[in-house]
Amino acid sequence: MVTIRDVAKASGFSSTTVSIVLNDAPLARYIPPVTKKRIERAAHKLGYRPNQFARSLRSKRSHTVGVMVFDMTDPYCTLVLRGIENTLYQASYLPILTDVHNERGRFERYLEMLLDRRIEGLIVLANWLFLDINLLADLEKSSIPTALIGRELKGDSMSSVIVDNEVGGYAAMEHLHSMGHRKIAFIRGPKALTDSSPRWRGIRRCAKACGLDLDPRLIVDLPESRDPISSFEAGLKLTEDLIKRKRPFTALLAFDDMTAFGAIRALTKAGLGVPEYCSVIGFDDVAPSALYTPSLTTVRQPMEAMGASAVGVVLDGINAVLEKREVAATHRRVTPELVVRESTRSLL
Amino acid sequence: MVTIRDVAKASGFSSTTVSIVLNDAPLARYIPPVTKKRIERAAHKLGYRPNQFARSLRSKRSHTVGVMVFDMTDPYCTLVLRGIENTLYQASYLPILTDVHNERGRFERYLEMLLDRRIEGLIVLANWLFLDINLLADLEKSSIPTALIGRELKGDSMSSVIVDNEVGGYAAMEHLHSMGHRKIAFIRGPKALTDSSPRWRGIRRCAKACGLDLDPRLIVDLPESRDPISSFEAGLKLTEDLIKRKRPFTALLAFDDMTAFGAIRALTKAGLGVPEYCSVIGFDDVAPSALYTPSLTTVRQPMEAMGASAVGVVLDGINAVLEKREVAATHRRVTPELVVRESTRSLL
DNA sequence: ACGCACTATTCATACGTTTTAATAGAACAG
DNA sequence: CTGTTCTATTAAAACGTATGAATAGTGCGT
Repeated sequence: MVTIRDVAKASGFSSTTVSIVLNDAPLARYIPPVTKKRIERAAHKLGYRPNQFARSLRSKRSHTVGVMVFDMTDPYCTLVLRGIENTLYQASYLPILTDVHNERGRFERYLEMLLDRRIEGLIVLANWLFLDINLLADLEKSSIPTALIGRELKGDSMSSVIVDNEVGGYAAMEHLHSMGHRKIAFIRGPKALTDSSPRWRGIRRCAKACGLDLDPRLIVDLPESRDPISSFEAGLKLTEDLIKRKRPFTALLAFDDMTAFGAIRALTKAGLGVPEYCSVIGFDDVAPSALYTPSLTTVRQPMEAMGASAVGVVLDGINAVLEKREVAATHRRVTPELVVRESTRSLL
Repeated sequence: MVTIRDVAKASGFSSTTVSIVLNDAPLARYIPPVTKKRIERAAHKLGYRPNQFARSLRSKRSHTVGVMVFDMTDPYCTLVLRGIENTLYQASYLPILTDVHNERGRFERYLEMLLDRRIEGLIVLANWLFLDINLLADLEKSSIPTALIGRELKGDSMSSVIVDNEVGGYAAMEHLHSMGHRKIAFIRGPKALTDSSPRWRGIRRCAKACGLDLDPRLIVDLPESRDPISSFEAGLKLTEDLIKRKRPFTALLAFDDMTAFGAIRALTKAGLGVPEYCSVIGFDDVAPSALYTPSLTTVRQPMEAMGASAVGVVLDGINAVLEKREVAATHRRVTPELVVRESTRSLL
């Protein structure tokens, strides 16, 4: 391994000068171009690469951001991760990826490991998480800029980026109503998930605005569960139940895309083709939704942008820390977008 | 920040002794239990956490493994990543995740960054990659234990974990044949993808064993492309072409699941229900396959196991390096498994 | 009484940077 | 000609750890 001292020797200057030149430190303005050239040439010739360990030890910076996911297999993650990765890349940071598997112990262990590595920021993808309060306690005191995606926490210790669920719920409902659907079944999200209630609120608000009464016999709830697969299965099961009730409906509004997939399966099995006999709308626009047959009408969360946004917030936080500025947590709420595809059809 | 010296002071011993005790170094056998207790207590009381930068600088170890993906959005990645993450976790390593976006420049930049971080091992997820030769040149000389997933490279510089494509192709074909299908359409993989030819070989081998002639007018090829979405679209397009040929077929064997999804879309659009009028079989068993309607019969790559296996190989390599052993590259070939679901039906 | 092996602990150094403070000459103002 | 400022460079210290060599005491065999 070639060290800075080797470059110093080779160029005929001291390691101090080499460091100053190669990092373009403030003092570099006093160093004549010819010296710089010589040093740079020597460094290049030797193939010098600064030792990041030493550099980090000295500067206390890791240029690393921790990314904590609660369940990688959730297709929701993929695009968000892409957004995170891409934005970090532009800023020359590297992500350390951890998957908590929705287990408390794993969360704690990983958090320790990340803190030990002196991550400069942390991004938590808390989409499908039944987060309890104590969890954040550890995080609070770490004073590392942190952004939560998919969940908002009161207070100004942690930033967040979430989708406007109420607007999304409203949009989904409005879409169905505008296509003439009046008998609509609903699969609501589990209570413990923070997304559930605002989405439902949006739906109700829209219904009221349209003068539509929601039939309580067509409303069911997803059970509390911990993974996306079971969300599919629950969607399947609940839709079968709905069908059995013999209470006809022409459209079904599912809590999310996974649930919608389950619903489509159940409807198809029962001979109720989608969208001929029943329209289905989801929420999220995960990658498979576009590929499904029929392709799924849904409310898109701009996931890549949300990942990018979270990184932005965290990077700002990092800079604030570096400049010893205080900075309050940011809470961003992005607007979802209705994506009309094949799974809904107009009755008009 | 509390350092080892603070612990030394607090416990009344030297930092050397503290280090020895806390790391359970060889010399620790000469240190009486009472001393150990005192040191451990002091460390715990102060909340001492060793500085990883210093530790790494000294020991030249990072306890970090680089993971390089060529396209995160490929659903193939998800489970493999899960397997990688999980196995690394057990070994107390942390992954740095990089997504190359199938761009050469990005590959090079990321590789440099990873090497600068002194990753101890590297795992490359080269599933959907049109890998050129020069690429490995950089890697060769780095002498970092490396495992390729989804692609085999001759020589003993880089390990690999791949699925047995020929066996998989054979299994898919055999399944269709055993269900009575004789008129079978094929969408083959792009030539540049190393998976393509052995899969096709397996198919042909099976056909020959069954005494079945393949109709060249029912064989089409995926174009060379760089992402999974276009693979869906190509599947859709090519299947439409096949249908237009008015050359009836009762089953379609797709190169992979994405292609199969496209095919199902085309068939359904043409009024050829799957599996009533045409069976479809894919390859990979990506997550959405089980959720599709109809759920997709496919040849499963044990992706999680492959990720785990790659980590195993790399970890072995790391240990070999530590013990200055030479170790030849390992080439693992795992067996795929037929997963029968709803998209294929028997004609018998 | 001597040398040796074992136990218990510590000193001092090295890992490779970055930065502070210092040195010294040159230019320049008064 | 003195003092100040600017230019060009460097010596030395510090970041926090791990470890090889050193110290010193103890027990023991001969």
